[in-house]
Parts: sequence; structure tokens; C-alpha cells
Amino acid sequence: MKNVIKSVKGTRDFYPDEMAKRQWLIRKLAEASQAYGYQMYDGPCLETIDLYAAKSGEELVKEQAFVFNDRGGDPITLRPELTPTLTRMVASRQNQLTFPLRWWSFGPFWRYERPQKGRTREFFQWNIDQIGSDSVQADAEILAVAAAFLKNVGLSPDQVKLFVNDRRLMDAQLSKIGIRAEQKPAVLHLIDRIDKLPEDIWDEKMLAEGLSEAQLKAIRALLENCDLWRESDQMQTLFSLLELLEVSEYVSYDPKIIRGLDYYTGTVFEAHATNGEFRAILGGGHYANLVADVGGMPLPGVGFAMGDVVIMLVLEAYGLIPEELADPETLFVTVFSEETLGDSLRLASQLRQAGFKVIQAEPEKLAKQFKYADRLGLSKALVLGPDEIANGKVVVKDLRTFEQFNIERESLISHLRRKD
RNA sequence: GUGCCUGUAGCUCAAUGGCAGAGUGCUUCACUGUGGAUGAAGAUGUUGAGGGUUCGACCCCCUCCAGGCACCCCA
Repeated sequence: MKNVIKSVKGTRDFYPDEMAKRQWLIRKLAEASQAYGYQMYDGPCLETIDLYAAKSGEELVKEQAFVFNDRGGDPITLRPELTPTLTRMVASRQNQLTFPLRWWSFGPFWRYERPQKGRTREFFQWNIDQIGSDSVQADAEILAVAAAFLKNVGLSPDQVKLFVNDRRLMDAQLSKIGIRAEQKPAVLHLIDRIDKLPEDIWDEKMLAEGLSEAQLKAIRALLENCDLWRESDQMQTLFSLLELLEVSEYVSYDPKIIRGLDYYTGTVFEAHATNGEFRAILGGGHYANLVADVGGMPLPGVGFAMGDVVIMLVLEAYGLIPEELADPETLFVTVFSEETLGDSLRLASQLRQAGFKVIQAEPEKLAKQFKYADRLGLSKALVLGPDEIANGKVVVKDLRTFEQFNIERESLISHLRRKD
């Protein structure tokens, strides 16, 4: 491979095989979204940098966004996430929209990061939000959509789980231990990272935040307590609703779930492979007043985002991505010779007018034609040789079973339709 | 952005300073009205890029690029 111009770092080419997988993924998450009545929307991929100045984690924009000047010299950002766009869209039509809003989206995003497994610079993301409801039921519903998706792609509760926590609960618990308000952000951030850091280093960092040994011990105990949710009315309600929604097998409580983004104010959750092998598959939570930050009236909401990279790695690992190289419904019309090309072209044309997808071969050895069709993963080929043309027939060959038979040309279309 | 590891045929990998190879895949043929198998023949590389050391570099050194692991952050 000489002198092929390289692609941009951290981007991926989607050859037809990969594109078919992406389309499959979109179909699956669309089904989950639509089953709960969510509507699809999208915003622009280019935004002003001001949109992100409002919120969305300082580092995300300052360090990780692609920013460049347009020809007029104004700074433009390739969107690193969708939530600010969503809140702008909601804020600017706040009086016309019917709440609660149930919206979902799928599109490309960019982050200027060091690529590694499960993380690229250009990726696709499923976003889904319910805006305008502050109820626990809304939180439960969003979790149910996530669970429906996981189930829909064939992941079992043994393989993948949604781990849930509540920021209010954690806040109250930290207060109980005597953690001061100004210490909380750093402490919560460390709780979020406890599984990543070695025990002694984690302890060290906690103590560096001004915690006493007793407080450290209390927090460690807190993080072991998988029944902590029982101390929160909201969590209790949430879990009983999840039971009624019949998705509770996909959901577990985990006091270590905090989430990095600071706009979450209530329920927070992440989906992980239970073997701990992959990055978070999806993450989200409840926010109290995002819309107000871009100049609208305060509106609560709950939602999550799922990147395409990690979920595909997980699905690949569990062998859950179907092998659909080509559309097997596409018919393959062979050509016997230069002399009969016209007959083949006419047949293909008739089939297309009847609504079939048809690939037309070129006149070369039949063996090559069949090999080509086989590699494309097609399931049905039609042969039109001199004998068939003379008798008004056509050979239908099943490329999977190697069976073939003659059929009257007039009854071909109805035969092909009947098979479906 | 920080640290470490890796980069050889389309793919998976050999060759540790001395002629760049194997498996698989690919092309052609056996099979001039038929693709899964078998057999035969054949093609394939600026060894990621550029520079340096050396009589000689896939191998050692430097820089860059790309990928991977950890951190950071997060989908």
C-alpha cells in the first residue's frame, strides 16, 4: 500500500460490511426508542463555542473539542456532545413544544482525544432524553428504554447491567459523615474513580482533600453498601417502578456511580459489561435545570448517551452482531453470452419494475458469475440460456442450497413474490 | 496532554546485523451451461514514513505518523 493518503487520526472508514453493522445498530436503538414513543430529532454538527461555554464540563470544550475559525474568523466547534444543542433547541421553542418531550437522536460527534480501544476522535452517539418531567417515573422510563435496547440486541442481564445511583443520596450521606460542601466535588470525583486507582493511592488522595481517617473509613463502608438505596425514597420508588416495567433484572444499585458531568442532580447511571472488561457502554442521569443555562425557563430532564464504539466491541465479543454482508433479497441475473445479453437485461428490467432489487452480471464464464454472486452473499440467481430463451423459461437457482429448477417466464415474478 | 508497548504480503504472523518467508486469502487452469471441496500453476512487499550508525539494517539509534495499554477525560 504505497502513497495512499491517510485518513484523519481517530476516524474510521465504514466499508459496506461495517456500514451494514451500523445500520443494524441504528435499527435496534430506533426500535427501543420508538417503543416508548420517543421522536427522532437532530441538530447541526457545527456549533458556536459559546453554546458550550454555558455548561457541559469545562475540560470537554477547552481540551477536547475541535475548534477552528470559519472564513469570517469566528470560532466554530465540531459538536463534542448533543445536550447543549438539545437545550438550545428546547429553549428557543419552549412555548410551542408539548412537554414532557420524548426525543432521541443518532449522529456523529468529535472529541480531540488520544484514540485507543473504545475511543475514537469521530464517533456516533445515541442520545435520548425526556425533558419536562421531574418524576421518578421519567427516570425509570429512560432506564427501561436502555434495558429494552440491551435486550433487543441480545445482551443478557448476566452480560450487561445498568448500575444506578442518586446524587442526592450520596450528597446526604457525605453530609452525614461530615464532609463539607466545598470538599464534596473532589470527593465525589474520587468516588467515581475508585475502581481505577490503587487502594493506597486512592486513600492518599482522599486524605489530601482534608478528610480524617474516620471519614475515609466511613466512605469506604458507604461504597461497599449495596443496600444504601433503601435510605432514599426516590431510589425505592425507582426500583419498584423498574419492577413494574419488567426491566429490573437489567438494573443494579451501585454506590460508586457518580458520573463526571456536573449537570446531573439526581439519578445517575451507567451500563457496563459485568465482567468489567470494557469502558462504560452508556451513561446518563437526571438534570434539574439544564435549559435555564442557555436562557430558557428552568426545565428538568433525564437522558443518556451511548457511543457506537464500545457497544459494538461488546456485541462483537459476545458474537451478537449478525453476519449480513449484503442484502440477500437482491436477485442476481446471469448472462449466458454476448448474444443473450439483451434477454438478461430485459429480464432484470422487468424484475426491477416489479419491485425487486437486481444485480446484472456481465457476459463472462458462468463460473465467475456465480462465484461473484456467492461472495456478495446473494441467495438467488437467475439463468437465462439459449434453451430457456427458446422455451420461454428461466432457471431459478438457490445459491445457498445449490438447488435449481426451470420455471415459466410468466410465472417467475409471482413465484419470487410467493417465496417472501 | 503524560508515560509505556507495537508497526513485515489483503489478513494472521515468522525471519535478531548477512539473498524477506509461511499459512490463509487472491488470480488462472483442471471444469468451454453453474459458485461450497480437491489438485496444479502464478502474482503480491519502498518491512508505517524520513533520517542516522554500519562493508551491510526488518533488526541498533533519532524524529515523525498510526494503533494499543495505563493516566487524564468520557460515549
